[in-house]
Amino acid sequence: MELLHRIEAKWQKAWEKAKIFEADPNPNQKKCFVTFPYSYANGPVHVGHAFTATRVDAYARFKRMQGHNVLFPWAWHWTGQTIVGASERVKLGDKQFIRALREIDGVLEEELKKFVDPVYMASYYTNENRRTIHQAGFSVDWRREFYTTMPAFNKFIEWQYKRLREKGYVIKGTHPVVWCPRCESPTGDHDRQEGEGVTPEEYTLIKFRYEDTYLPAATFRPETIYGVTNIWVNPDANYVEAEVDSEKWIISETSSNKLKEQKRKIVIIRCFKGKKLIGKSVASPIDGEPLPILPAIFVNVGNATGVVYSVPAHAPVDWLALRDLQRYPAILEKYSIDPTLVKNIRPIPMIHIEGFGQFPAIEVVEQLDVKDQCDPKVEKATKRLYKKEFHSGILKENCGNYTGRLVHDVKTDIVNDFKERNIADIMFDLPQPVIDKSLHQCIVKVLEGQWFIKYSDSKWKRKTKDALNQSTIYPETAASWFLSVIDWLRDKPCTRKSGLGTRLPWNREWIIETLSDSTIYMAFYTINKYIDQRGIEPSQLTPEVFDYIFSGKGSLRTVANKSKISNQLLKTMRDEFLYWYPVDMRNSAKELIPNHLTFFLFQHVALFAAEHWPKTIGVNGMLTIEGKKMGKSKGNFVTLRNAIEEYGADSTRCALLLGAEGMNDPDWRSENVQDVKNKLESFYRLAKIIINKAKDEKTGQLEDWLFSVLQNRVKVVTENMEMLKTRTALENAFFETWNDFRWYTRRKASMETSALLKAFNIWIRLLAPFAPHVCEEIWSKMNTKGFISLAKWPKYDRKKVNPIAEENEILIKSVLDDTSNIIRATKIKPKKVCYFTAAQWKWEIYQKALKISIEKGTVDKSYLMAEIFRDEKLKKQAEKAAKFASNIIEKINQMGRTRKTTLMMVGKLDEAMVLTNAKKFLEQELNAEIQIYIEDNPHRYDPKNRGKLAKPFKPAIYIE
RNA sequence: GCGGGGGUUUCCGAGCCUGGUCAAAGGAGCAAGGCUUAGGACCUUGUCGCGUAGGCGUUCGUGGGUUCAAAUCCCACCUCCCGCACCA
Repeated sequence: MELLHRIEAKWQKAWEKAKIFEADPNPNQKKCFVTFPYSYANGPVHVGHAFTATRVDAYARFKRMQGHNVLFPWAWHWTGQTIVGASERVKLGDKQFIRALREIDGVLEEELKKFVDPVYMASYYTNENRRTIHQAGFSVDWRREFYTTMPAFNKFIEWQYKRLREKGYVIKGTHPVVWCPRCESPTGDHDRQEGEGVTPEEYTLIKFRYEDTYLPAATFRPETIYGVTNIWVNPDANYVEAEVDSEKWIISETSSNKLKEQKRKIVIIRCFKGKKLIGKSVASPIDGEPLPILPAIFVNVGNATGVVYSVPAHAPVDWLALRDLQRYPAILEKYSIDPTLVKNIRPIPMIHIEGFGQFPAIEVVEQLDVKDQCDPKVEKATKRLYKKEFHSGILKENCGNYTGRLVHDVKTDIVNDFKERNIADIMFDLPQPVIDKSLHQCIVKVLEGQWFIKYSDSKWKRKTKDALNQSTIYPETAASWFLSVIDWLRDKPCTRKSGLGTRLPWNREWIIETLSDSTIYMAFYTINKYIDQRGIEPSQLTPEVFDYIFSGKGSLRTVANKSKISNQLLKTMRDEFLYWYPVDMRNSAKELIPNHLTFFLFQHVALFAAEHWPKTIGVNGMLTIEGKKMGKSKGNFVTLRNAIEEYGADSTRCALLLGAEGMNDPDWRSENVQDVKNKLESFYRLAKIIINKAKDEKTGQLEDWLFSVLQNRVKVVTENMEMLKTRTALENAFFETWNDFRWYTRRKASMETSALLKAFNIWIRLLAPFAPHVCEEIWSKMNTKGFISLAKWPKYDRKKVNPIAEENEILIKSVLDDTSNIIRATKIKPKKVCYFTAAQWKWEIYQKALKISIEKGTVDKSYLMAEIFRDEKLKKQAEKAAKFASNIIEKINQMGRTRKTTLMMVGKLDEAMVLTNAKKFLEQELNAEIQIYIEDNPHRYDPKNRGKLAKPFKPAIYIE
């Protein structure tokens, strides 16, 4: 343990001293700008952050070694309510919370006292976390560090919002929220006792004229108005006649209270029971036809207006309620309604769906055997039918302008048209009750004066899709997620009244909210170094300055004069921005796709030229701890600091990266991390042996093999790193390559060759992005110059690829495998093992078969035989040839194309020689005498006549 | 409900897009042997079943289908996880 920690501290210091991660523009070098979403300064960075950040760092280091000028900056997010809330909990003495701070975060008592100041708390964690990030070995250029409530950053955000507003992307509007009328505040998901996940739903109200008033019937399915037969109200509930804005409505009493919070002016005229309405009739807004108002107990006045219209052909509950009245006319007598009126009501079909007749609602009711309107099965019936009708229903010929269209296409059109014609309105309500933590019933309130980012803007969406298309997304499957988020996104409230952050420049009572002030800050990294070093005052950072730097607007001289920033400095900042931008790679966990990452795209599209839009976005899964979701309150939380202290930075980094890639969720298991640590330590020991013992200069086939397979490792690691497949890359760089080294030393029976050291020089560089400290330490012992962090990334060298050498080793491995398989099956203790390699004529047939198979896809026997007969020599032994041919055809046909081509390229292997060269090795492995013959050697030792079984790449074996 | 990602051999986890080299990489665990004879060190071998000759049989959520050939392609179903807004 001590060892790895010592090494890590040593190299972290050395890197810092040499400033090797400080990146400045260099026009002669290709740049690579990588970023990680800054973390909130409300707690310690944990291993989940570290997973994402390690991916970024490994990529940064990889690119740096490839010769790119890599910038990896870091910053801290202070914005928002969270830190303030945390600080308040300390102030209030929240025991559980404070305990977590002490025990998990390791905050000392004297510090804890100062946490009553949120700013102190944020700076505490910023300082702590900065140290941790250093200890993780992330290759960060710290000169560009900032936090989001810094005055200079405030200026940047002010510029951003000013410009967004000018472009029409920031608008003032109203917004429905779940609201507690007693607390007079929005009730977020976390503040709820009941109703988690419930959000306001928008109902369409269809207004039916009744005398000089309207009955606004609430529905989610306004298209069904073409099938309306009557109106339902609850006879026993309370209704009111009220003046709503400039109209008179009849609605439930509860809904009149709700509407007051939805920007409506309500004046109650009179109250009455629902039964007063029963038997009256309203006029259909479509054709003015009279429709009776009938009683239905399923009508819930707690829901929307408490008035619904009836579509018995398509709504099971409507059909059931109607059927109930038809079956039990006694109910009607109470309201003195003529039963024949109800008897005569016929459902009106208006939606066609495949597999159903005229009256789908009736069919569904019968299928499910729903008893009456109070049967719980009503819900199931409704859901089933609604889903079908919504997705595949087509409006019939009685649906006016909308005839022939799909329900799910036509819905919004209908609502808009009806609103325009003043026959529809809207109302918000909660589909399920929401109770807050203080046990108050919540309602929907439409907030006014809120500022929104207009992510609903269709032109903006389209442009953002362009940005998505011109960028690369890893893994590819995430792209479709982005696409659906872009489509789905609506206007986003971007301001709050409380918390830390930047004030809205034109309306200073509002603070720009967290997800809205962190969309383009990567641009700020490019210039912050100068603001810091050259002492630029925040007041000098006028919008014109940012315009000049980021968009090249205005003349240098004017902007410089006005801001009192020197021409030269301003120009340098502009150049630095132009050098680093766009962001080449931004990586985050997948949970940020539906918000941050998509906002990041939107905002770049809005504020930057297309050449500055993000190049690559990487996404990864979310870390779990020992199989469970990470959470401080659950005590299931591992800070990065603790992980590093226990296992070391390199082990932590490697264990994280080996956990998963793509969108899979990695799991942090202490057992695994410990294991990786052990592996790294033995890697270090192995390295020392290789370095110290290298002397034997002789090389041969085996060395050719080693360098040949290493080329493949280089290729695979490089390709996977390019695609951010960090797990595959590390797995190859570490384990697979290690296995190559094992085979080599086993075959060679020695670790003392200089070829091994030469090969190791490649290996260590492949591993450096992942375990930089250990690699740096080993590198320094290797008679090399400079840091491995800056060493050249190994290059795939085609010339070193040697298929014959590789095939030789495959032969030896497979001969060894076959032999031990026989030994296992027969339980012989071998004294003597004889190998018989295939005769020349077999090779000739084999080659012919291969060739045909490559050319035609498959070989068949007759074709192959025809080829064989063309050859005089083979013709003479046609019988043997035919037998052999049928023997190999199946196997060859089963081979993949690449394998076939490789074998073709390799041609005839001198197997006898290969085996003879490896004789000593085989003898040692099998602990037996080895003899090698060509199968037709008349002097061979072959008592059971096995020799004739020999095939190319598969010598025959005799064991005794 | 909408959207996204999964279900592989004891476990973790590749492979699936581009069907054959797949009884299926790699790691872990377990077992045996070696080395050392102290080690959470190292090296070999085995780890679905059967097998006295390198083989055979049965596997990749379930059920169908396409194909000479399917973990991989198509259809249906079952099932698990994640996100859904003003909250970071």
